[in-house]
Formats: sequence, C-alpha cells, structure tokens
Amino acid sequence: MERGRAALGPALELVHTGRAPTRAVLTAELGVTRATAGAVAAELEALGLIRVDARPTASTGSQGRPSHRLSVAPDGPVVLAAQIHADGFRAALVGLGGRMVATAPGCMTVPADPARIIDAVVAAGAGLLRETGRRCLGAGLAVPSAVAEPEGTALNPLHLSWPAGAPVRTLFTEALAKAGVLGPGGVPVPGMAGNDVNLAALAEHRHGAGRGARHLLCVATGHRGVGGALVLDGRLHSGSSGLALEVGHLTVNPAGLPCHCGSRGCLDVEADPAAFLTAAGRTPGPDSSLLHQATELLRTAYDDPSVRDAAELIADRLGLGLAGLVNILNPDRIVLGGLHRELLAADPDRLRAVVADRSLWGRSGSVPILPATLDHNSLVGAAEAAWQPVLDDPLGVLG
Amino acid sequence: MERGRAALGPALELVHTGRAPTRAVLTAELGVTRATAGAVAAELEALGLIRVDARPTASTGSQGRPSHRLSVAPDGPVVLAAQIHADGFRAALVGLGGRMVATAPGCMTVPADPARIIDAVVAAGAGLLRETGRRCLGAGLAVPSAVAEPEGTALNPLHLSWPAGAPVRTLFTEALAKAGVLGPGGVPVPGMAGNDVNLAALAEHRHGAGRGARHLLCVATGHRGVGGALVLDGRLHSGSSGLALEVGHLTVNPAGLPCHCGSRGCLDVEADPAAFLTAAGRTPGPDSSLLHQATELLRTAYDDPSVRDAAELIADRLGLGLAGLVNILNPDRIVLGGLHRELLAADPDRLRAVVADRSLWGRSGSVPILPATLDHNSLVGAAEAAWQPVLDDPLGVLG
DNA sequence: GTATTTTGTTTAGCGTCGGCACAAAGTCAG
DNA sequence: CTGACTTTGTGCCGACGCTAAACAAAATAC
Repeated sequence: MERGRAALGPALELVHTGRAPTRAVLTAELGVTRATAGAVAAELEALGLIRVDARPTASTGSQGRPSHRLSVAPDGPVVLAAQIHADGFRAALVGLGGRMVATAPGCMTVPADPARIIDAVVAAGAGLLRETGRRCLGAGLAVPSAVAEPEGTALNPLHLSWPAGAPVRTLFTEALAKAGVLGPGGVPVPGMAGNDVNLAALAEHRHGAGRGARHLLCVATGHRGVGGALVLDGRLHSGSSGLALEVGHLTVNPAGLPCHCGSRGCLDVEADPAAFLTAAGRTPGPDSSLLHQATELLRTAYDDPSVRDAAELIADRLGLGLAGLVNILNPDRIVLGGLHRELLAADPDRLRAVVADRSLWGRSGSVPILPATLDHNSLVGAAEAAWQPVLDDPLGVLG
Repeated sequence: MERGRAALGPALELVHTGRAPTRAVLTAELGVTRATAGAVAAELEALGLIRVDARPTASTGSQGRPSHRLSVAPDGPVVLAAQIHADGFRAALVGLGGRMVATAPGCMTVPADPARIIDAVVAAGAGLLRETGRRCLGAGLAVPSAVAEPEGTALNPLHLSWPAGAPVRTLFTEALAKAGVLGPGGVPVPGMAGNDVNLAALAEHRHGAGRGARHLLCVATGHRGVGGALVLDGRLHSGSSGLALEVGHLTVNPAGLPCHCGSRGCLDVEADPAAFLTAAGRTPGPDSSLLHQATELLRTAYDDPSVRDAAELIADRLGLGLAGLVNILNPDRIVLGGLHRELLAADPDRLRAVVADRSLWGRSGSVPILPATLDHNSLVGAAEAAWQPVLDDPLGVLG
C-alpha cells in the first residue's frame, strides 16, 4: 500500500540538498521506477516536508511533458539550531534545504557557566518557535570544542572558560525540556551537540562549497587555534570517540613556538589569527575579537608589506599542514573557513602551490581548495545534525 | 520463493569472518526471523559457499535444542591471491574465512619488469588452480606501492625498480586472461590490485588482530619506508584516488635526515628497518633483506645496549607518528606490522606510553596497540579484495 | 517422564516494488 | 492546425521477499 518506504530517506535528502529538482530526476537518482518515485514524493508531501508545484515548470527547451518542480516545504517543520562562541551565542530556526527561517543573536559580556549560557540560547530558540509557530523536529548545538562520543562532553572548551568535560549534550537536552521545546508526539526533542568546525563541514558539504565532494576536508580557525573536519561519503567522520581531525597539533614549523600540547610549532599556534597578527607586527586584542581583527587587517591593509609578508608566512605554514593532511586523507576537495578563508581569498595561487608542492601526489592532479561559502555555517551544520534522524528515516520521526 | 536475497551478502560475511557460528546467532546478527536466516543459510549452502553441519554441536551446557554449526565450505571455491615484494613473489589460493588452500613462493634474483613478474606470479597461481581443481571466483594482487584509483597504476614502486605509473591492474587482468584463469560463466576473472599495507589491514580486520574494531589503523614497514592503512566500518578507506594513508612523510624528528620528499625527519627515513640498523651501529645489507636483518637483530640481540637504545629511539619516533595519526583519525585500535610489530613485542609499554603521552586525549582512554597476528597478511588481504564482490552480492557473481 | 527452553521448518499472508498500459502535456514537422 | 513523437505521471497487477505464527525437533531441568 504505502509504496517507497525504504527510499523515503534518500529521496528527502536529495530534495534537501537540491539534487532532485523534479520527480523525473528523483526517479533516476533513486534508481526506482517512476511509479515508486511518484509515491515517495506524494508521501513526503503528505508529511509536510516537501512541496510539489501544482503548475509544471516553464518550458525548458527540451521536448516532452514538463515536470513539476520539487522543493522543500516553505513553511514545513524546522529544527532549532544553536551556536556558542567566544563572544556570544546565536539561535536560529532552520528548515530543510538549510533555509534559515529566523535567527536571534545574543551577547555574552561576562563568561558564563555552561548551564547558564545553554539555557539562554535555548530560551532564545524557544522564543523563535513561539513567535513563528513552527513545528520543531530536532535541535543541534555547535560549540568550539571537541565533543566526545558517546558521552557528549566538551573536552577542550578553552575559549569559553568552561571546565573541561562539560556535559554539553545533556545540558542542551535538559534545557530543551525545561523550555518546553516539544517534537512530534509531544515529547521533548533530543539535543545533538558537536564541534563547530565539524558541523560547519557538514553544512558546507550539503549546501555550500563542498557540494558533490566525496571526501571533503574542512579546515578553519575561530579566534584561537585551528580546527579540522572530514566528511566521507556524506557522513561526518568524527572518529571512534568523536575526537578525529584534531589537526591543530600538526607540526608546521619545527623551530616554532611552544604549544600547550608539549610540542612546538603546531598549526594551532602558528597559523591562527593571533599568529597572523603577531607576524604582521600588530598587537593582538582580546581573544573574542582576534578573528575579526585579523580579517579586517587582511582585507584593508594587504598592500602593507608587513601584512602581506605575514599573510604569506601563515599561508605557507597552513599549506604545509594541509599537505600533510592530503597525504593522510586524500580528500577530493578542501574547504577553508575563518581566517584561512581570507588567506585563500587574498592569494589563492600561493596556498594552492604550497599544497601541491608538498603533497606527495600534488603533481599528478592537485586537490581543489575552496573558500567556505555559507554564512553561519556552524549554525546550519548544527541544524543538519538535528535533521539527520529525519533524513535517515522520515517515518520513524514523523510516523 | 527465493527467500533472503538482500541478507545473503551480510550473512556470508558473518560466516566468512567467523561471527556467525550457528544459524541462531546468524538470526540475531542479521536482525531477521529464524525462517529467513534458515533460508539464507540453505541458499549459501546450495551455492557451495558454506557448510551446515549435519550433526548438531556437542552439548554446550545451555539448555534447548542444540544448533547446527555453520562454517565456510572446506572445498568450496577459492580466489587467486598474489603478492609481489622486493625479494620475490608469492601466489596462493585462498578460500572463504581466509583459509590458505595452497601456496607457491617464487624468487626473483634479478629485477624484472612489471609485465614479466606479474605473468610469473599469475602462472604460479594458475598452476595451483590446475593442481587442486578448485573453482576460482576472483583474483587480487598486493604490491609495495600506492595504487591510484580508478586507474590501477602503481605510483611509487620504488623497491621493485619499476617505472612509476606501471598499470599493474591492467597487467594483472591481462595475465589472468592469458593464463586462462576463468571464473563463473567461463569469463576471465577481473583482477584487483592494491597496496600491500592496505590489503594487510583489511586481512587483519577480518581475520587477525583487528577483528571487531570499528576504525582500525594499521602501520607497517617493509624493507624500506613506512606504510599505513585505515579500515572504517569494515571498508578500506583508500581516499578519493587510492592515495590515502601515505603516512611515511609525517615529521617525527625535525632535525632528522633529509627525505626524498623534500622535507627532513620523515617517518619513512626515521623509523624503517634501515634507520633501526643504522641507529644500532650495524651496516644495512642489501635492500631486499633489511626487514629480515632488522628483525633478527631485534630478536637475538635485544640485550645489547646499542640495540636496545636503537629500538627505543625508533619506537619513540614511531610513537610520535602514531600519536599524530591518532589525533587526526581517532581510531579505536592500532595494529602494527613488519619491524614495528617486533618493536612492539620487544617493549610494548614504551610505545604505548609515548602514544598516550603525545596524543591529545591519551589520558582519557588510550588506544589499544596490537601486533599483527596473521602470516602473510598482505596475501590474505589480496584475497579479501578478490572476495569482496562475492561478499557484496553472492548471487550477482554466482547466480 | 513431563515440562521447559531453544532451534529449525512449514505455511500463510502481506507489504513493497517492478512492469506495463494508459493518460497527460509539452515540442516538432508539415 | 493537426498528427507524430517525446517525456512525465498514474493506476493496476503480479511477483518477490519478508514476517508472523503454528508446528516439530532436540536438548536440559526437575
């Protein structure tokens, strides 16, 4: 009776990522018959997740009956996405397709303990849900720290002056229950928590510069330190305990600065915004503005030789680290975020040349290196994590 | 009518890896009903791949009807496995379960060009097939070089004095056709080719020290250089073009020896058998005996302070490299082969301590590091690669 | 010896999907 | 404008592959 139950998840993911604009291509992508694809689309529409245009698309030039366009339901359910960073937090409602429906930024003038700030960001999200009246199907939280699995604890939330091992997922889930954020069936939605760079990589893979990549490597800075993430065949690879891609301690300058990890010349201290500012002869400001300060300097004063030299120095070190990662992971695309995105924009060729030169197989076809393209990609990534159960089994969540 | 088609592959893999000793646990592992599991087992038995014991197992102590044991068919079909290394080649027939049915070693006194030696090893394998009269379902070849995908070319067969880019998979497939190695339907079997360490990792994961690991990292030496491999959720991760886990150029000694990659202090030149022999004050012999020479020295003269010191030096460097990999890959187990296996055996605690100390989260639960346990694991791994199509879809190959 | 537990088999039933025919809605050729 | 063609969407049927449930078999437990 209900046709196409197994294909329901894959079909939703295709529409979600914009790879199934019509039922015809959905049929081809799923490898099923038109009958099944039609039933799948009807089912997803009945669930309120996608929309099938009543009018066929305007003439495409090709002959044959025109297809009806598929798209995510514009006022379908959403997920609650939250991000905490050094200078504040941000809550948002995100629909399918990575569509940001509503956002609420928040400041944090004094460092707060994990429970307080997580409560605050959830309260902001719950407010958005009340204002918009949207159904909520899940919730995701991005934090600037490695998050251990399956415990859901933040292992190194250094930039938030939190205690190591803060149980962020539990706190998030409890805050959601307290705030009355209910999912299908009236039960509180479970909270997902993850590292911000990991989640940003997921977002870039689904909706940004990483679309279509099979093995996507992302490297990005916040204010301090360098983070990495890897998406393999569409799934985030976070290692056996969530701690993979801690790339900050690759050695990129053997005679460099000592690092808190015990070694010296780590990527973390040699290629982050603070390192760039120092190299350019500038005095780094407070931690919570390093990224902004570095980015502005790079954008406005690139003609200044000291800035240019510093940019090239940092780019060379980053290139060395990326080359090491290419030798180990062999990705087919690299996306850079934070300061590294700006370094790439300032001089794309230099960085690419260093990576090609220092990676073993660089000569025989180098890896494309692209800047991140999404605004708030960690936030969208938190939403992706929250959507994942729905994408895996729509009926299991909504049935 | 034909019951259990989707579960056929998973079921075969369970029996193949020894995780389904009876139909009862097969039922549980597959998550199907007893009826389906019984039909699946019957189908696999009819295909000649597994055997269902006629007599029930001896009393197990637990009550209830005793189960009939499942095992791989002792005289079922085989695959042709081949390995080429610096001092010769080896051909074998390998059945399901990693059972070596017949082997034929071969020497190579003078360096030969790829086509000649591949022809020779295939001829040896074809001879074994004629002698034993076994059905052949596939063929796999292990070479000491990165193998590019999808081209199937050997990119750095340095130890074989082959030209870089030798099309080993094509040569292998052609040799199989020439030698008349036929599969089901009388068509020549296709040849698979892969890096020896990669294939060894696959073998250790299925039948050796890596059994049950979710994310398995293998690191091993041959005579020169260091190789790595990663098995993720049971599948070999060889990157987007087959070049992943080229771990030989991690920096482990910033002030160390220059490497042909342009850097200095790479794992390749700092932690291979030649480096160990030099550190111990011994004169390295010819390339094709370095591993043997180093292993013997380590086994017989570990009381000699110079040997012990050298072993500890190399182990420390290896530990540094492994720690870097742990930070990036976060595996839940590490298996070491070649000289590294012996270093681990000589002093297990030292290596584990270095890795725990230098990896970021070592304190909160360090990664188990184990020695490889299979003889000829690259050869068995080549067989695993050849079996893969059968494990994925038995009917597609045999139906 | 009977009850209980666990395993294996048979049968019936049903859900899900492919195949096919048909309808719908456009372009193309004359 | 009309008819042929192409492509998309839908309804119906049948087959395949599974579950469920009852039954049978073979051991242990009391």
